[in-house]
Amino acid sequence: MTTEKRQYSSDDEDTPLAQTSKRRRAAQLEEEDDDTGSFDSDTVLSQVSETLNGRTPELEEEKKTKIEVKNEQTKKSRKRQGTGLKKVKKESTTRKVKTTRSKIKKEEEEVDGEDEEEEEEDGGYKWWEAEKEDDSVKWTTLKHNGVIFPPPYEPLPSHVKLYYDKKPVDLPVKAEEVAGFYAALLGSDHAKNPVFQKNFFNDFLEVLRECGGTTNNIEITDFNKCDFSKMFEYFELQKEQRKQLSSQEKKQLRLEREKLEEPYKFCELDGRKEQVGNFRIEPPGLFRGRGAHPKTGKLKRRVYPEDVVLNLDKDAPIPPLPEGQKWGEIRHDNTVQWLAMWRENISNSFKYVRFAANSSLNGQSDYKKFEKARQLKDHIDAIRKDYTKNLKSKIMLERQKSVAIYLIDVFALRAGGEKSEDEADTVGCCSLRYEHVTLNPPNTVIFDFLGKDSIRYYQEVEVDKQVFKNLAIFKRPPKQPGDQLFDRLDPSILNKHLQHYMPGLTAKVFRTYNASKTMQDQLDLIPNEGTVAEKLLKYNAANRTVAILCNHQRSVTKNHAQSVQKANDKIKELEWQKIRLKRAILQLDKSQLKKRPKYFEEIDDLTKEDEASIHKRIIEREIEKCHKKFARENDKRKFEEQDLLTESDLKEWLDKVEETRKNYEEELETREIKLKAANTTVEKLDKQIEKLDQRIQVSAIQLRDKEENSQVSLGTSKINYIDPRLSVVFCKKYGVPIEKIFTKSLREKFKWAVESVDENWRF
DNA sequence: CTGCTTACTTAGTACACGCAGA
DNA sequence: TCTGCGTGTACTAAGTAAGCAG
Repeated sequence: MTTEKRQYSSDDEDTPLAQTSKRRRAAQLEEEDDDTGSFDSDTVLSQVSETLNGRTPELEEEKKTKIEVKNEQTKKSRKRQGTGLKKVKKESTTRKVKTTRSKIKKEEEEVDGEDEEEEEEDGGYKWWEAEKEDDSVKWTTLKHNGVIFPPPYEPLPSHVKLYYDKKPVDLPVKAEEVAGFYAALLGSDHAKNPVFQKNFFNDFLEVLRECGGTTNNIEITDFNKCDFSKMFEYFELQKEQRKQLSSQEKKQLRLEREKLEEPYKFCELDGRKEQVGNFRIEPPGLFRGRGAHPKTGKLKRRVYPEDVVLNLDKDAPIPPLPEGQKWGEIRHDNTVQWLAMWRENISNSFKYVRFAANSSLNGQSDYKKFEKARQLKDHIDAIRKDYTKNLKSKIMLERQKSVAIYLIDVFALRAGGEKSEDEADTVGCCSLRYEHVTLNPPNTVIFDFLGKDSIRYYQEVEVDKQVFKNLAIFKRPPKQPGDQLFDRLDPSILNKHLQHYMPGLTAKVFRTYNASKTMQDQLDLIPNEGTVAEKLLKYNAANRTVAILCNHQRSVTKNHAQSVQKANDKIKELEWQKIRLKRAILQLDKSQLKKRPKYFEEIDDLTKEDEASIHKRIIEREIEKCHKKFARENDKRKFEEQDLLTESDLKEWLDKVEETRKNYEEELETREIKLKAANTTVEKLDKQIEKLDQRIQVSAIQLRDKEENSQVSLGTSKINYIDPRLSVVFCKKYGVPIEKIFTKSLREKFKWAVESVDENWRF
């Protein structure tokens, strides 16, 4: 089930250097390298090039690299972005006129609709056609019904207990709840993780202590003496029982739940109905940190109304609470987009209840994000030119900035902010350390580090020669494993630098820009031909390039291998059928072999063993089918009170299969095909073969797609990085229904794109 | 500046649900 | 009609970045 996708640090003892010692080291480096604030690049370069290339006179080397840098840079980005530079149309000026007009129309509609109840479910508010001014104020009125709290804990029946040292333990309810959190996870990877166990156990004991220990005088001190399996089994049983409910009962439960949730699902923003995203307060449980998170397994405590801050307008009614409970705080902050928040106890940060993805405010943010990325188009050349030039700056800081921007631009690395000791040790660009980058002359770099979510980033790539040299400089002694590569840099320095090129430009914009740009370029390569399915496949391939660029991974599903095997078997079987038909043709007409020798070449492709195993598989499947059919048929007959099929009926079917088996066996020896249809002709067989060929093709493509997608997650880039207008335009232009690309919720999230774009739009 | 707080965006996973194929 | 499995959605962790106080 699990893959090696997420990498834990292989050695628990190998903790990163303490922050302080890192800083000390950085300071030390500074003195040695750069006490005057600049350094002599020639000296540095000559040292490096000595180690790398041998001797080359300095000046010439400089010039040469300059040119190489340029070439390398353009080549690199072309390679990634598909084809080169397509000119991008300026946005048309008609837009403003159009929007003003529809704004007026909109206002009229609103007046009309005022006492008409709410308009259709979608509300029909097209913010993208309205003028928006100041965006620090997000709303003028905001009303909502608060949040749903998780149901209170229901104690276990008295026969379900934790066992300690083989003895049943009577736990206070609160402690039992915590024990249950762990018990529920018994089969999972978390439960096997020692850090998880330790953190859970500590918190469990603390809760136990708080409520006075066990009630039957058992002192719990050793995790390994705890046996949660009875609790686990009980949860499994409950799950099973829930599954067993009749569809009627399930429906009933669902309806009840929906009725309860209804008031929380929507809120009223500036008089319009909008959906709320996560209106449920997160239930208590054990923190499931990703990767080697030091706090994984800790108790995530229950949130009560008094922990929750509500945000609504001043006139909004305050959502009622049961007797004796009250909200932590009521706020009226219209510069933010959250409805409620609370502080979480694991890392002491905030959790927010926010609008749903399809809300107008989120839509506007999305729109702005992509427009900002599009704006980068106008600056990217200058930025690239600059960082290429500054790779040779005399100032260390400048070199680091240049290399960092290069990496962010070319390899779509994240900014990489500093992380504290009590988080998983993951890095991005600015936080890369010595050991994450391996240099192989002349200019190959191996990146190997854990990024966001502890997803491994592993790439062997060729980089610009000067980038390579600089990386070598950044790794020079006394730096050693554990030290920051970019010791003068952090995301805020980088972002401040980027703002000079374009207001609002930050490191993350490059990911959006390069993702969407790549998608545009890839889509441009797709010919407008073939079936919808074929076009879809190509769209997904384009999507995949982007996902790979962004290193979006997913774990391989537990039955992936099996399902690939199945698909392979299916293809083999189809091929066997094809060969068999070809043999049959030759049986009918030997002269065909001479007429089209190529066509018949493949008839010897299958080895006897292969063929035999295909036979075996088919026969096994047939036998199974017989049994299943028999059982099913009899169930039905029993129900209808008819005579049951007898064993001899079953035998009859099985005999038929047996006959086929014998035929196959004979075929294997004699290569004589016994076909069912007696009056077949070469033409008919040819037709069948053609059909088979098509099926094989389709299956093969699907299989390849499946394999290529098995570790790549397309969703993340589709949702966050690829300008949705690209997909909309693709659909319009290529006659692909949008439903094939955007699920219902994505269509709603990207409504602004779906409804506003014409087919000439370009990123 | 630096470090901390706050807000918002991006991310993979778990699991329910629905649909295709037997 | 049932089942298996793949997809879609809910969930929440883990990033980025802005802003502010000291």
